[in-house]
Amino acid sequence: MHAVDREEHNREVKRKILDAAREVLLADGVDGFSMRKLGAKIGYTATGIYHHFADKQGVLKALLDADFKAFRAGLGRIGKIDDPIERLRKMGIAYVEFASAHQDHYRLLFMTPQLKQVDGEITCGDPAEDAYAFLRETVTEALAAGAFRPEFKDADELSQIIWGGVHGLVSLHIAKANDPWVPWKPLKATFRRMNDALIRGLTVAE
Amino acid sequence: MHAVDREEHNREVKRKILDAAREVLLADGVDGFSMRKLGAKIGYTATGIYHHFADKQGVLKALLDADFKAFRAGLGRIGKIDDPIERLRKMGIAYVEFASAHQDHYRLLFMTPQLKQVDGEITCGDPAEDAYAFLRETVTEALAAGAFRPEFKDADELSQIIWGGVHGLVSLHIAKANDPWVPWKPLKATFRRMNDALIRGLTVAE
DNA sequence: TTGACCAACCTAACACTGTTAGGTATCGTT
DNA sequence: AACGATACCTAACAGTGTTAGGTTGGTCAA
Repeated sequence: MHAVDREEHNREVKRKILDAAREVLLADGVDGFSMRKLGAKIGYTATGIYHHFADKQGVLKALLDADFKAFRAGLGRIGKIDDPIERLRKMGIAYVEFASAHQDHYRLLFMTPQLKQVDGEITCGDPAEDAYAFLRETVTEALAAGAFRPEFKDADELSQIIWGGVHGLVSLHIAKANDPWVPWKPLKATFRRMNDALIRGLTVAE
Repeated sequence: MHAVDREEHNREVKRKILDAAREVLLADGVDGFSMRKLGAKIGYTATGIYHHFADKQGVLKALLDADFKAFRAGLGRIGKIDDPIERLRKMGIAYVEFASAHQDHYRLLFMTPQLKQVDGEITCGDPAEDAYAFLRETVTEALAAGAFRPEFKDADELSQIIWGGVHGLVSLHIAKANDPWVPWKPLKATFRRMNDALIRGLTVAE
């Protein structure tokens, strides 16, 4: 009977840890994120956290999973658009919007190697993996509709080209935002024009 | 008279440090790079290095500058191609080749925020800055030749779109190379097709 | 030649980091 | 009421970048 209370409590603590982690990440950035700081934020020592998460990467992975899942859900809403090419265009824009709103999340997710799998949890599928699958699915649909130029036949190749295009501008902005020697144009506007250009170059003129 | 010997010696030591740094970086990656390890490689303690470089970032910046300068020189050789659009295409390919040959360098240069300026040295201009300027220059030339679609008028915007496209695929490959859930297509081939598509989307059909 | 200086290194230490071993107290169950 | 697990703790290890302060030896002016 009261065993459920304990489970309840653990869920609550886990949630509190993730909330604190989000705060620390936002306040101190990826590099300033430490287990001791995280623990202090909820009145724990650093080691206390290890009872709820395997290690530092486990915490971060869980946080990223949770938050990226929201983005993935947002992508789903786009799924209603009929024209797959138009859907791709909108997906790109949503992607950029998510990335620039959660720069530290994005940096950890897509600009840092070796954020290894956390296999303890239920994990219910990596949301990033799922997002790639969603992109690939849309590409496949567009492929079937004959929307792409005839030299493009491979869904993975196309997906990676499109993903690469989106990711490039975003990650450069995140990494090099403060470099004085590049006069950055507004990210979203620039991306929209790049997106259009890339899609135009991939598809057949109608 | 002997003062030059000392200068000579310091230059020599500095060179040895950078050589060792290159080795450590290649062997242990960015994360495994430590001052103590670097010192040990040339029979110094970690602190000994601080007599030749301001701090860890200073060492890395100097190493990156030196090695990236070679790439920049390679870009210069491309400068001979007459058609600016064709030159852009070749520059992209050279960029990808450099990046995939020096992944750790690339990661530090373009995927890591805040590799702050080292202002002590002669620095003779950031080679990365110079590379961007070189790209911009070529774009300006193509712009003047009327090669781009009429809606593209801004050299910085165009430069950033092109740079973003190149950088995207490369950096995704570096960051997510070992992710099992994305069946990576060969980088160089995929890039070539993306490059073509993007250029096609940016330029007027001839 | 001697005295002073200064460059180039060193050791020791500080304040951090992630992580583990092992102790303690509280709580649910029997 | 006694047991045992759970949820936390303290202490410690091995590592990090960096600084303060010492030591040694070569350079240079008197």
